[in-house]
Amino acid sequence: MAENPGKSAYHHGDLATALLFAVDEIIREKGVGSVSLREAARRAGVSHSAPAHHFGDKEGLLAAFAEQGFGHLSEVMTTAMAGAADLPQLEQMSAIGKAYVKLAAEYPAHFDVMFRSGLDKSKYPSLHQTAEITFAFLHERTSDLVAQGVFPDANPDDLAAFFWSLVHGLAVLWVDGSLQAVLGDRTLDSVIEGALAAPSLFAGEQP
Amino acid sequence: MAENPGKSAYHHGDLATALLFAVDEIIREKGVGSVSLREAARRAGVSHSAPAHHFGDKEGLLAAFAEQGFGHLSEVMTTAMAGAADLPQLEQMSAIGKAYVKLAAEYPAHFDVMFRSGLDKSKYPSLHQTAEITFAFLHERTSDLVAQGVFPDANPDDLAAFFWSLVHGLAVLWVDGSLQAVLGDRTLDSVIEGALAAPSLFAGEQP
DNA sequence: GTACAATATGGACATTGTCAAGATAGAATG
DNA sequence: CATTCTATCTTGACAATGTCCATATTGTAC
Repeated sequence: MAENPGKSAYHHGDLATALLFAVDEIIREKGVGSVSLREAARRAGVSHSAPAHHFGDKEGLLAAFAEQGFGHLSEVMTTAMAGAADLPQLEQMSAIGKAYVKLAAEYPAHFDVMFRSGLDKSKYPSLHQTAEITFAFLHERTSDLVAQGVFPDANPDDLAAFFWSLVHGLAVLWVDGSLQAVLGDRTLDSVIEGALAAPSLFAGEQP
Repeated sequence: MAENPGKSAYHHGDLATALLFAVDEIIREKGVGSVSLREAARRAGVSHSAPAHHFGDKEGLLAAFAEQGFGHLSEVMTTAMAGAADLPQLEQMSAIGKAYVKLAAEYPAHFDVMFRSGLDKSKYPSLHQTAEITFAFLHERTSDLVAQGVFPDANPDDLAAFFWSLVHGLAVLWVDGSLQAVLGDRTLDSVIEGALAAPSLFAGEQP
């Protein structure tokens, strides 16, 4: 490769990484449907069947890409929680939710493959586990809300389903462009704030 | 065709419908990634390039399939609202939300193509319009909640984003299997009820 | 009945995923 | 250093697909 003069031309050096980068490029340019092993190989400057040695087949490449995405997601949520450690519990949750939606908006390619590609996680143990860790993090946070008395009478599972669905729905509808179509020109921040604040409207209602 | 003795063999009679049905079959059997014009044509008993005359290209076929799905969605939400006309406003919303999630669970093939196929709606005016009608319905319902004094101080847009995201998130995470992975073996009904009831937990909180 | 539009066929071509066989480089071992 | 082993990459092949084109058949309007 021209950009890697120290290495030999035959062995790429870090083809796996280069292919994952190419996948990101392709999706951002032409959508997830246009991802192909051959195009990724082309962009990485290797032959059409080189990717097979690293990822098996096309689905394997996408699985690796998705796993990368779940790693990112876990990271940003953990960071967000740490950054809001001094705030009230509910605002910590809000910070985590914002991080979730913002990751989707910043890495739409990863988010698409993670949740919109019909990937069968059970076929990829490593991906499955990474995703589970991500999901478990959210579940633990809502369980904390109950355990620490913020919602003493709530079912932790229901709370997890509620919070996760809300945040995930915001993310996918935003990435899809559907929210913009209905709400007009609003910033993502403004939409997140508004939606996450909505439950407090119920403070005036009778349960 | 053998199953349509009255019609000529050359002209199918209702190929468009048959192709849409085939798409549904294929997605349920092998996932949205396995949809192909040729396979759909095969199932409809026509030549490989017959579908082009009805839908242009593959994307056009999926666009028509998605439009069918948005039609269904509008239908079930309208029906749900009518069926809950006598109940309090909030329970009407809940009924609409349930209909939304249940449609996704019952027609996962349509739901996938509607929201998980990366279809560019702006390229298909008819699809675009049908989707807009569906989304506008939800927006109007949340606006009603504000106008009729259920949440007098709320921003209707924020409320729409909140409700739609919650319901849509439930739908996609359920269809994806992610919710089941975290919550274990719960029925869809139970999960919906729990998640939709969660906002009332905030009744005890200070806004 | 004739002309025209809609519908369907068959062939062709480029692209893709995948497989098998072989080539090249790096690392380990002597 | 020479040898062997393994990981990495290339080349060639094949079937399947999307799409275009020319052609054939049917339904319809006049």
